[in-house]
Amino acid sequence: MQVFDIQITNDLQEITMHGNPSFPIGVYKTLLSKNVYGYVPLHWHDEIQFVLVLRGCVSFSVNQSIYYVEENNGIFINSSCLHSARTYNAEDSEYICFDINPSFLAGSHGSIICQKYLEPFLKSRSNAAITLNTFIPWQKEILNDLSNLFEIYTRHEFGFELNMYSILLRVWHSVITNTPDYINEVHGNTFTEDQRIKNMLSFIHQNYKQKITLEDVAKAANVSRSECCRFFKQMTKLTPFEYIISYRINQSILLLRKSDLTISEIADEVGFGSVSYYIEKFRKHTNYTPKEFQNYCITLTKCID
DNA sequence: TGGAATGTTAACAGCTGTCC
DNA sequence: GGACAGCTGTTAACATTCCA
Repeated sequence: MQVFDIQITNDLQEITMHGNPSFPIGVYKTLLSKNVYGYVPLHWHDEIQFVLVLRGCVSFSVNQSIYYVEENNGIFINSSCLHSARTYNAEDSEYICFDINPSFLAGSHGSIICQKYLEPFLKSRSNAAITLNTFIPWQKEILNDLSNLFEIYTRHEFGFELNMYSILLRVWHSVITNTPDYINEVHGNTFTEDQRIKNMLSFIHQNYKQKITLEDVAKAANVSRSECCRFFKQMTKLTPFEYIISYRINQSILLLRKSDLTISEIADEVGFGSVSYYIEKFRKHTNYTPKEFQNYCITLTKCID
């Protein structure tokens, strides 16, 4: 299943249900160019995520760090970690992705599996992400397992859920036994950092239609203006205003595709003070003017019809 | 007490509104 | 659409506070 767009709340939590309550695993094959933005925007979810890159090179941003994952390699992304994915070079990239609700691995709530082998790891921010490389034996095994999981899921033969469950338990055992230094730092400062960046992003997402000052964003996280810039860039690799502009342009792309509003109405709707500034920034981000992009979308819709 | 985190300040760059 | 002035954001250097 290709993901074209992900639905997220104001604090960037993805609200998509992965799988269903009785089998809470989402399995996706993603071609990055087919996403509505051309990349997977910043978001987080409670599910843990395993990715196997099939083609190209993908740069994953997870919390403060960037990970470049090449063809046949992969990455594990921990529960509740902010992440995004972009193709690294001009070449398009494709990967398969497993979003797994931790409760599926935990069994009953309060079980020894949950208490000893799952929750401490999920709360551990030193393991926000683990790259999986073919030249490390235990990681190569996981990559092979991910490939098998995709095959099993695609075939949907009788008993495939049991088969996937047993493989996932083996994968999880391999992950936790090869990263043993997480237990003691469960309640570190990074929890505060997570909350702080979520407050900033939530404020931006709730107020992007209006004028936002750096002072406002800083206040949302109870820090000074300069600390706001420093911290925001550390977490997202963007300055607050680079992020705000990027977010406004992404929102305007949705309006250009789905509404009959004029360019000046859309500029106003997403919080740009002037149309000329909106056009300038849009062109810088997409190499198109908003009008060219809108016409392109109309042509594309007619072709599909 | 020293290192890390955070605040203050100032210089510079970029944004925005206004006028033509 | 271009020029311009005022405002705001970014960043670096240094100061202060916090905490192990």
